[in-house]
Amino acid sequence: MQVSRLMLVTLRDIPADAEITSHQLLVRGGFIKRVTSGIYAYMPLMWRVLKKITSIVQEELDAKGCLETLLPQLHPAEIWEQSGRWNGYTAGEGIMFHLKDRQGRELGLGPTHEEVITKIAGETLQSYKQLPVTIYQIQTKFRDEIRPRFGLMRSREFIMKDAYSFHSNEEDLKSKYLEMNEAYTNIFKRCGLTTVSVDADSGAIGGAESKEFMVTADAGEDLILISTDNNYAANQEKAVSIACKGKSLPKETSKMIETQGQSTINKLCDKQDLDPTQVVKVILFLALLEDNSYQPILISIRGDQELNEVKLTNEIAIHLKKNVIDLKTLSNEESGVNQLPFGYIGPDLNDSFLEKSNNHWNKSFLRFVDHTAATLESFACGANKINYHKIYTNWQSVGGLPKIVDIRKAVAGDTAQHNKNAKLVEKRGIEIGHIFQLGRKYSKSLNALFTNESGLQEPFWMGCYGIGISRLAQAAIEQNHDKDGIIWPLAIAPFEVVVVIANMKDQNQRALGEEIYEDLLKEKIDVLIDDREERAGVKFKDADLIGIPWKLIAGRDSAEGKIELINRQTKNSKLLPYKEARKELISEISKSR
RNA sequence: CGGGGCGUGGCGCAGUUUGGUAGCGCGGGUGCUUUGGGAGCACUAGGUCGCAGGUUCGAAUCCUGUCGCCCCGACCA
Repeated sequence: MQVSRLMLVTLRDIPADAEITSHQLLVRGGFIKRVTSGIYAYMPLMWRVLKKITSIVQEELDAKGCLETLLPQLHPAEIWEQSGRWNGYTAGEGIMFHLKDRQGRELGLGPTHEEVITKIAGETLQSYKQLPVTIYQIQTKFRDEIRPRFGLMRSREFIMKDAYSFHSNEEDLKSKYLEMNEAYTNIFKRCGLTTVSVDADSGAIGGAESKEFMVTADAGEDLILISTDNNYAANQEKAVSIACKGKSLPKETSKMIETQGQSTINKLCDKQDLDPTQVVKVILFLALLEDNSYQPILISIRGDQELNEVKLTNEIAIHLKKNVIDLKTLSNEESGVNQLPFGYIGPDLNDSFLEKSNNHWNKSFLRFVDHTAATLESFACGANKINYHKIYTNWQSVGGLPKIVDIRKAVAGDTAQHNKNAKLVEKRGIEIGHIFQLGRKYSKSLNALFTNESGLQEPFWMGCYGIGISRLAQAAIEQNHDKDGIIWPLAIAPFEVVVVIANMKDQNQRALGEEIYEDLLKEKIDVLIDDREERAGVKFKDADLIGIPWKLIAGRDSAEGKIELINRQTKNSKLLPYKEARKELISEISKSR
């Protein structure tokens, strides 16, 4: 390909709306163009990158016997209602774009495809003899993100590979899960990325076990915790650990103390000479459930600890056996409950506070206590009366222990659960892959059944496996760039080498450059020739910016048949006779393909 | 959704406080010179100042409304 024909427009200035390096470089290099918030056009260079990633993914999945398909993007509301996700995905902060057709039927633009594929599998796969089956597709997904940002990192329209597996038993699902784990490891390695796989929350998709593949980078939106012995890594949303030990409070007779103006843990500890670990902090939430009812929640946690809302949401769902659509902190503005003594609430806050609440509210609190607070034998807490706390109290005297759960946020510095000598350290990560053992959630709700060996019908065991293709491309830049621009890993670079003719008016340079270009084309090398009537410096800058791994310069020494070979990453340069340069380049490229 | 900021040639910005009919850099075109790390000079094209109302003799500038974009937040009582 000739650069003059490439529709290449690079920018010298940093685009005003790009925050992180990878986003800036994608825009400056002319890889993407924003069309509206969170929606981008992939320009020709970008499309080549995406196609390279796509082929690696296809090769690795095909090698594991997966079947490629293409599923519809418009989904009827009915199947999402059947799986119980229509409300959660469209109401509140739901992320599904949805619309009505001319008949008034509701449709959603697919943010993910469990419903569609499960329905199809249920109709197609009748017998255990047809199982297992793994189906995948690579196509555009739509999610109306609350806040799109960072270019392709969190966009509203993006390319994703999603795979779904169907099994006749759980063991088979587990072995496929391990196989996919292996395929993913291969894929990311081949793409030239450093990734770490972490335990993850299954989120809105649901299901049992799941792992995320993270590209480690400071710009990552996720916080991941890794144990110092490297035997444990988890997303903070999921991470478990042992909290630091608190200072125990002496067991004395419980008493009420006046604490005017001490409505925060810090102020209380300051004035009363307490340590935050000696205080039980109480936070109130209001959960909106899938049946549109509201459940007030009261949680107790040790004063120095932070609450993990994801864990809390999961606990609520488990205890009530209903999906949580929205969870927010309860405030005094909520209708009917303006009597709550915020800042002074204790674990035994009476349910009578809810009497005057809105009709859709459950009239009693669902109460949880985190392990960190449950193990305290003597503590301070709010007295449920403005300007008063209790001190030296215990669980018995505040109405007994609520349900004990793990709802604290694990943080760096905590002790690992599996090894008392290992600590957790934190890193930021960009999630580019996620594998789930879904179990039978969708096959049950969508009534997708097969006939087993005994002739009985049962729902499939399912797994699902995603890779953010477009996000992966940007994450690769976040991990591979320097002050001059992108440094594409060879396997996913839009072109492997660019032949730069330093001066187009020099016939020797031109002849040599064109010759080697033709030559490399015959060798099936992805080669670009910069034939623009530009000064050499411009061409070098552009080649560096768009990150082509190898540069061949037909310049001053062309008359002697010598050409310069430069590696984008190391900047090492060699002046070699044309034949030798060609040989070395071909061998280097075949090594890292 | 809450808070903050910004909309001025393709891109990055100034001009808005104090109203007088739009400017700079990059990029584009032509010519000459230059030719190994984003060249120089000259000429040139390109903008209903997001949009709609209003105030005014006169609006990029003031007022009202509206649309769009970006950032922070939407747990720690």
